[in-house]
Amino acid sequence: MADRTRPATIADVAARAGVSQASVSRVLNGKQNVDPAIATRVHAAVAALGYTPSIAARSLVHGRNDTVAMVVPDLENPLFQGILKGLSLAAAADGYRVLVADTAEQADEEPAIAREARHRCDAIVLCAPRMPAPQLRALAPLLAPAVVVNRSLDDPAVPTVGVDYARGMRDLVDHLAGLGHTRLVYLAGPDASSSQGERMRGLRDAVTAHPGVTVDALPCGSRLDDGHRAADAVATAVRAGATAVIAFNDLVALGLMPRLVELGLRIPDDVSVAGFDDVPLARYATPPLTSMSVPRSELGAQVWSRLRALIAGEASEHALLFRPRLEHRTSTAPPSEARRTAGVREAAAAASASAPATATASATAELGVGA
Amino acid sequence: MADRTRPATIADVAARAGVSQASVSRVLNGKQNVDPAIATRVHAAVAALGYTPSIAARSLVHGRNDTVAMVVPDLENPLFQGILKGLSLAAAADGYRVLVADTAEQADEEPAIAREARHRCDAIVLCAPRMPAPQLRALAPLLAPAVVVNRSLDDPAVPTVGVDYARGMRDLVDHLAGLGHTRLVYLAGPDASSSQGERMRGLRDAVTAHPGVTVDALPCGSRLDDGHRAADAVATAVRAGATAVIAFNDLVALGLMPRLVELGLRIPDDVSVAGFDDVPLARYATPPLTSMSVPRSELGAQVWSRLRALIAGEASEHALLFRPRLEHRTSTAPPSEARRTAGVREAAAAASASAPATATASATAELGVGA
DNA sequence: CTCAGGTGAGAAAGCGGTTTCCCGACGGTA
DNA sequence: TACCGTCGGGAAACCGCTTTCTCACCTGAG
Repeated sequence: MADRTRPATIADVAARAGVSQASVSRVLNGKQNVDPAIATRVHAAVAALGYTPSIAARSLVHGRNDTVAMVVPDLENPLFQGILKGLSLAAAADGYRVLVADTAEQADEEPAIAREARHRCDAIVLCAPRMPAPQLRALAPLLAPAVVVNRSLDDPAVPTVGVDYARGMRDLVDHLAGLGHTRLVYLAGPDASSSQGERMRGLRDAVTAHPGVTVDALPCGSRLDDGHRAADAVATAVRAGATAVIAFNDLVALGLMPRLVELGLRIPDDVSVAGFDDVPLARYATPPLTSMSVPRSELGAQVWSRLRALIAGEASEHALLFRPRLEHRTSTAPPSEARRTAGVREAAAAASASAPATATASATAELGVGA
Repeated sequence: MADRTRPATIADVAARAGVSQASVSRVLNGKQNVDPAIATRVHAAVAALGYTPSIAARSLVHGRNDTVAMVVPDLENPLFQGILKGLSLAAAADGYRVLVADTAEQADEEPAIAREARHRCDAIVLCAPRMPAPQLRALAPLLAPAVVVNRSLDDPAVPTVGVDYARGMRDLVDHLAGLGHTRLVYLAGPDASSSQGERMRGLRDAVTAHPGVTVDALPCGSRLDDGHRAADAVATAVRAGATAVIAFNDLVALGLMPRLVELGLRIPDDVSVAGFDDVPLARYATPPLTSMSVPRSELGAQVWSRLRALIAGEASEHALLFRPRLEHRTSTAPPSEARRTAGVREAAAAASASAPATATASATAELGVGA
């Protein structure tokens, strides 16, 4: 019977089996040939004592504990959840577990939290860290083995995995332009988010590629209520001639749409709306939301693949960037002819027509290049 | 400068400071008075070497590693995410981190995963385990210190924290009955989910309390697409006289609603829809979804409070059950007079009228008691 | 029959900390 | 001045395991 007071140690097993600790260890780890008779006695003792090797002791001698850390700005973000799930499952298949640390969007806490978490584990993944680039560049190598998600970083020791937001934005604008939209509104994410910068870059590229198209960036955020709050500004822009909205992500779009409808706008008749990430709910929104699909779980799996290589001491793989895939649903459609011509007319009289939008003008960025 | 090849150990620090390891340990842990001069030298050496105590070594000697495990059936479930976030934040405030393990809804894998995860940590929280009650009852004590979420268990050593689903369902039915609904449909969750059983119990109680009200249970599931797939059966039931639907959770409701609309039903005019959990998106659904609110983060915080007490060796607190709170939004409203009388008429002719619904009859449970 | 080579098991040395134990020094009191 | 109690720091034990080292024994070849 197992001793209930104190868990059995390898010494107990050795004593009971009448062999040395070394033999017990050898039997349990199968590292070396052992007399079958000894093996049998050891196994019997293990079973009788309910012995399980101490993880701590094993960690101490091995110098690793088969655990990796994942640091995220917000555990409630569907993107990070998907990555966490993918990572967790992939790592589990190799006998690793993952430790999570939520920084609650506190960029300045990140370094300390990351170091502490890394110190407990064999490796770490920094998920969309919010800290400034120089700080990240300085910190990342100290954390190795490490993988960074959704931030660019040209450190050969620290591979990155991410989403090509710029490309995704270009593709999304292509889609909207292809439908005939020329005046777009972009609801921008948090400044601290690096992917926000990437999206802006993509938008600029797209605007350059489509001479007739302009994009107005409105400050917004990354959450449902941010989108909801932005609806009035969007409605104003729409009345000023905009025919399509690109939201920072799906959450913003999903928060935005119902309010737009409340304000009397029809989607997509009066205004097309597109999101980013393709969260599971996007297809069930009203109307179903056009979005750029991001392979969340796959992202997590790829992170693990890199982490594992790093832990094994292999050279880090090349940076990986997933190209988002357009999921065209009914929230985007060609602008109605009436609105289209109206838009063109208003655009022509830009200076005066944009006056109503100046409520948000201070933070509004005009991305058009063909001014 | 820190030695880049091998992290500094306490021996290195001691040597550099010209003191014993014991003194270094004492300085660093402040357990005992030490000569300020020694403390200064130690701190200098620590800084110079970039020394950080090994977590593994410390764990070995202390017999704990300041980490707790959380085992969940599905990391993508918003409820579990909320709990994880709450737990993670609360635990972090006490210097603890949390390790996650996703069982991917494999009930039979749970015991092994739980034991393994527990073995790496100081304590464990089993989140809505899917395993059968007898198995859980046998396993839980072996895992102590442990806290179980969303499962009842009368083991004094293993506190539980959960949601009073039965009560929530009662309250929800009260709400619908108060609006004038008498024929309800319930979209049931997975059989393995214990909270599904609780919900059913609540429904039975409610039906008993409201003699005029009946509830038809349709098998469904717990995810968006489960709700979506169930729409046809719901529409059939509605045509047969039902005027309100209670979904297993918000995800199901959110998947259901757009499809109902596609099928030509208006919400809430033709049918009221209610969910459970009050996920953030519920308020932004079309129409905004009436739901029973569950304090996800608070749940996680309470779990931590119990876990911490257990780890400290204190007696376990009493089981805690949160009573869900009704969030009345526009997806539920009084049935239209026409439909109401129609419902009554059809109910009277129940035997023949329910014939169209027999497509799902095999798995349909009639909860009405006043037959 | 003897000896080199090989094999398997026990003893012991870590892994990197914490904590106990012990002793020397110091301060206070008689 | 002598003695005792207190305090602080060093040596060493210990946490529980893995792994090296060592040695006894067994086998096969000369």
